Amino acid sequence: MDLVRDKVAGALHDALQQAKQKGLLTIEPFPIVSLDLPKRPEWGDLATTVAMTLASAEKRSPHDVAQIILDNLSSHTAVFDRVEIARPGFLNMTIKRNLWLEVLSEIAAQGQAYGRCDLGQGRRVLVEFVSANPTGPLHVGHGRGAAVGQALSNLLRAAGYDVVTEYYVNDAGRQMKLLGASVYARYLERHGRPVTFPEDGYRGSYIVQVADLVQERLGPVLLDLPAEQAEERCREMAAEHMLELIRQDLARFGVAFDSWFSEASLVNTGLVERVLDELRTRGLLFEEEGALWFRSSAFGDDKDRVVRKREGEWTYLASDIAYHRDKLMRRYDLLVDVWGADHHGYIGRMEATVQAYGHPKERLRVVLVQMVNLLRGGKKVEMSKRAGEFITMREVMDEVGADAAKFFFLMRRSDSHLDFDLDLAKQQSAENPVYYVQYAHARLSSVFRIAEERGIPVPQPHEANLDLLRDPDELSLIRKLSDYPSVVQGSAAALEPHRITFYLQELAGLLHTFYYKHRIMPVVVEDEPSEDRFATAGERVIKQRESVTPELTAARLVMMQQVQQVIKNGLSLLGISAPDRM
RNA sequence: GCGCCUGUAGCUCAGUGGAUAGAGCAUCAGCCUCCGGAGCUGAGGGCCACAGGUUCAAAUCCUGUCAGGCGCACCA
Repeated sequence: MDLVRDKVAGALHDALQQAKQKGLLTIEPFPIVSLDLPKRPEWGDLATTVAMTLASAEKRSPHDVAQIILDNLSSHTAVFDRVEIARPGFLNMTIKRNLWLEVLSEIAAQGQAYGRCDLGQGRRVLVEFVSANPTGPLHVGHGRGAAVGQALSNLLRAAGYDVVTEYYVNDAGRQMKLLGASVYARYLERHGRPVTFPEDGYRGSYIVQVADLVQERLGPVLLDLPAEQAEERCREMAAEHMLELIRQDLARFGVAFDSWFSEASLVNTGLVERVLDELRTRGLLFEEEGALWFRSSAFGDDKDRVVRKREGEWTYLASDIAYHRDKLMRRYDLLVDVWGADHHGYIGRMEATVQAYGHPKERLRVVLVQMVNLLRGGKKVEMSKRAGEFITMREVMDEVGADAAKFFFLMRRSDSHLDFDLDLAKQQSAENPVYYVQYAHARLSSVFRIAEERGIPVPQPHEANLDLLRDPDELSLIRKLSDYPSVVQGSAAALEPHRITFYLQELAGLLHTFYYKHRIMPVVVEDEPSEDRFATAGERVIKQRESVTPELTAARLVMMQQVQQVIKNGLSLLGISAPDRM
């Protein structure tokens, strides 16, 4: 919680406590005091609905309850300028300006740490994301998953969690076999051998490239091997190659993982069998029609699920159960899985798994990432995975850059469809929200550069007379800065990084408005216009003539430094750079 | 047929049970002798899909209906 909210909540808490002691209110149980930002300026800086929520239990009108709270609040003159009761029973509070100004010192003192909180209390959380099969290059959807996963990890870390990121590599099973077979087929084609391409094989052009690579490294030796062995060689080389490409793409995107976890390692070490034995001894597995089933319906899943097929092969679910069991054994307090939305049917299964091992289902939180529609020239770019025609993450990065891509991926709630306008993302103007926010940061860097050139010092908060900051535009900026820690906390708690993008756009907007209407440093040359040609231009006259004293410049520079700090902190949560020049 | 998600301004979307529902884009009307115009100001635009219910209070919670998306494999 932020500085101002903290004090206000404390004051309200005291008032309620006092009223209770005096027997004016029973207050049982003690309510959570909500603090909302009112929509209209005349409703003050903060509002609480606590009187209305208490009213029915107290058997009094909301207004009466509000009055009692107000009466017991009067001692807190250091916090409130004015507290008013509004219609049903809102308490509208106007906060002392001094308290708002303290926010600036707070930010200056905390710097990069401003916005962090202890929501997580050091609890260990594993964030698993991307986890794309190494059967091809990452596509746009994976890019969104990467952006969301990274932002979530940063957010949780800022909220006091001990975060580890992990990529689960699906390097076992049918898809990998198909990959090997597809590459082998292209390899044979290259040598003019007759082939029938595998029915569900991978048809992308990158498969041909892998086949070329195989040829380059091994030459024609595979032609003499039995098909099965040759395919396996192809599979190994292809998997290795693909994973390397994926790593490179992610690195260029600025996303690194603490850990890469191989599915094959689960199968090969026999962990899958051991883990399932554990379930069997607890009566959670049963055989039917020759297959082995997991009784997931006992834990709220729609139906039971097969873990071993009649032919004796493990299903994908089996290794996923083992994988999640392994994560739980690694003693994480919270598992966050970022999945493509088309996997949503899987949630019930995994929740059942977590519960089957004796954990509450809340220990697993699945964040679904919806599809991305790419738009170019206002038209949807068609993609077909089957034909191997899809826009890769690399292409998007090449076209718009990693920063813009991340910002766009994080502009919407992750579980809603995203229209990604490639033309807009490249555009360098106010219509492009990425530039809008980054520009605010660069603009301030420029201000500080010019201050330096002119020999104007940028003071520490205690060196400036912050009391000079009293313009409404200044106060709305400061209030916004003050709100930042609450936004971070809410965003982390809800696992919704898009809230940060919205916040940053709002903050940048306030900065740009302020910047246009006011001056930070005095005009260098005060040329008197010979005739007052701006006399009719309304607002502009104000700006032209706003005289800025050195003291006001100092105060505003302090404020601007904190604005810049918060923009930087926010962008860094999103994994986006905060440029000094653009 | 069953399940999950989504229906909010022309478009894309925010909106932690609270007051007269917001933003960006688009449209229209304006603004550069000035620290970066990559910017700013203003206007119009809404039966929050529909119908019930819970509540002092519903876009928000519940039920139903309609529409869209996605799942419903001994695929991954």
